[in-house]
Formats: sequence, structure tokens, C-alpha cells
Amino acid sequence: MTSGAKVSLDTLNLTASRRAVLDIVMGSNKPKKAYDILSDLQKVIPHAKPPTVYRALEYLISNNLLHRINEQNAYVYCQQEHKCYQDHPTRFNIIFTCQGCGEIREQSNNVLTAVVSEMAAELGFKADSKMIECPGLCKVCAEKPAEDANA
Amino acid sequence: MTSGAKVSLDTLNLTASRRAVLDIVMGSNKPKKAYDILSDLQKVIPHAKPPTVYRALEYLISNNLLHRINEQNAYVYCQQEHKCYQDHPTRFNIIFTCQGCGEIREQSNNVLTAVVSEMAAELGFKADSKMIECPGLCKVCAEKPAEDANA
DNA sequence: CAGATAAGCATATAAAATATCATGATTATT
DNA sequence: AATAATCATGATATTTTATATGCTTATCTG
Repeated sequence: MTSGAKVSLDTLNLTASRRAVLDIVMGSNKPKKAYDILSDLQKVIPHAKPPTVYRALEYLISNNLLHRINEQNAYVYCQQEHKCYQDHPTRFNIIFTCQGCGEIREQSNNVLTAVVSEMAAELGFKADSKMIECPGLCKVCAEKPAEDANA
Repeated sequence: MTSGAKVSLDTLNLTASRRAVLDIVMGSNKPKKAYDILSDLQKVIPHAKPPTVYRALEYLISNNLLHRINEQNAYVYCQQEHKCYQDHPTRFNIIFTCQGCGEIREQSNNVLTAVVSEMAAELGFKADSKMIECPGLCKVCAEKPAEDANA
């Protein structure tokens, strides 16, 4: 229910449907939409329904294995080398999301963490997810005019 | 269609429905949902339909008068003193969004702009909207346990 | 006015997420 | 082992959010 906390993989309760959803999202190199996940999931668990997916996603996100990309209504495996579930809960990460092809890139550094923490503190805001989204265009999509941007 | 560019108010084409939607969103101190805007709009323009609202929102957002808060599926008038439509298009702003009561706070500073610009440049990303969202809890909601968070 | 362009209208449907209530499984405790 | 408490799942329906499509109207420009 809360996020941002360190999670030990040992304590995870990866049931069949959670495991399957995690595998499906991990197997994609781009954020995956909920109903696309559902389609894939139904190949393995035929009676799966939307709540099956959303419940699994909720669990996996709250345990920092997945991120929700608000800008895309889509879900992605944490790509950081450090992995957020191992991460220090006060560190901020930024995800650049490409509005052309959907590619995302997750980055983090100390200056970002410092400046965002400071701005939040000034307002009394308590940042929750430590994930910040920045929409834009990836290198490839930025260079082509405005054609079909599906890579 | 593009965003981030400087916009002169003189060149705006504020038709009746666009003007009405702008007024409705400006009149709210919190991000306003599309179908709530529609309800209000229908008091003024009875035949308004969802596309009426979404088209107006698209226009107003692309002209930097409104922001879309992805985390809330809601729309808000730019609260910055400097106003984004007057803003330098390379400056980054951050919006802290409260997941309790829905309050938002928009902030900006030079360090944020510098660090995000640098991170984007390293990846070849071309940031589009210059708006970054940071979900969390406002001061009020962070202090109460987890009760009804509607203020 | 002719032709082009932008804006608006109306219907229908798609896409994304959640509410609700019932059922089953797991574990803790007695 | 029986009981209770908790967590997870199942199943149905519905809500919320957003867009596609085709047609019509207004406005601008020469």
C-alpha cells in the first residue's frame, strides 16, 4: 500500500497471477498497457479478467518492482541498474517518456534528488513515489519530422 | 499542436466554448476533471458533449494556458506567477500533486532546469512540455493518518 | 463570391479502471 | 483439528476517461 520503502525479495508473495504479470511486463522493452497485459495473461490464465491484472499491478507497483507511467497509462519494469526495490527511499528518479514511440529511459542523480527534495520540503510536500515523469521525444523520434512514430 | 513555445495572448482564438472551458478551469482551485468540466459547461452551452470539452482542453493546453495533470486525469490553470505562456520555453517547472486532497503546487528554479536539461541532453531526449509531475502528499494530508483525505 | 481552412456538432464506441459481493486459501491460535 | 482472521482470487457489472468518424458551419483570403 505504501511505496518507496526498501523491499526484500524474500518477503514477496509472488502468486501465480502476480508472477505471470511480472513476467509479461519484464518481457517487454516498452511500457505495457493494462489490457495488453490482460491479453497475454489470458494465454496462461484463461479466466483472467481486468481486476486480475489491476490487482497484480497494484501489488507489484507497491513493492517497487514495476512503475506506472502516468503519461502513457502503461506499466514498466524498473529499468534502473540499482533497481528501485533495493533503492534508498529518499532518492528521486526521473523517467523520460517518448511521446512518439513510447520508449522510456530512467535516470537518477544526486543533484536531481537534492533539488527536488528541497523544493518539496519548502512546500511541506512529502513525495510519495520518488518517481518523476518527463514527457518528450527520444533522440530517434525527435529527428524525424512527425511521421509514424512507431518504432 | 506543439507546446512549449511562447504564446501571445493576442493571437489566441478564444471561441465561446474555449473561453467557457478556460473560465471553468480557472475558477477552480484544484485540478478539474473532464466530465466535471462538461457538467459545468452544459449550464452555459447545453448541447456540449465530451468532444467539445476535449477539443477545448487540447487547444488551451497546447497554448500553455492549462496543464494536464496526468496523475489525476485532470486539468488545471497554470498557477505560476510567471505564467507558462509568457515563459521561456527551456525552463522546467515541477508540479507537486497531492494524492490525498488533490491539491497541486507548481514550482520552478534554475537548478532544476539545469539538472533536468542536462540529464535529457545526455540521453538525446528532447523534453516536450517542460512540465514534470511529482506525486506525493501535501503538508496537511501528510500529517493526518489516512482518513478521508478530502479537504 | 469561390475555395480553402479551421472549428464545431452529434453519434457512437473504445480504452482504462473500479465497485461489489462471493469464494477460496493460508496462517495463527487455541 | 476447530476457529477466526487475513489475504488472495473469482465473477459480474459498471464507471470513468477519451477518441473515431462523418457531417456541417463559420471564417479568412484573394
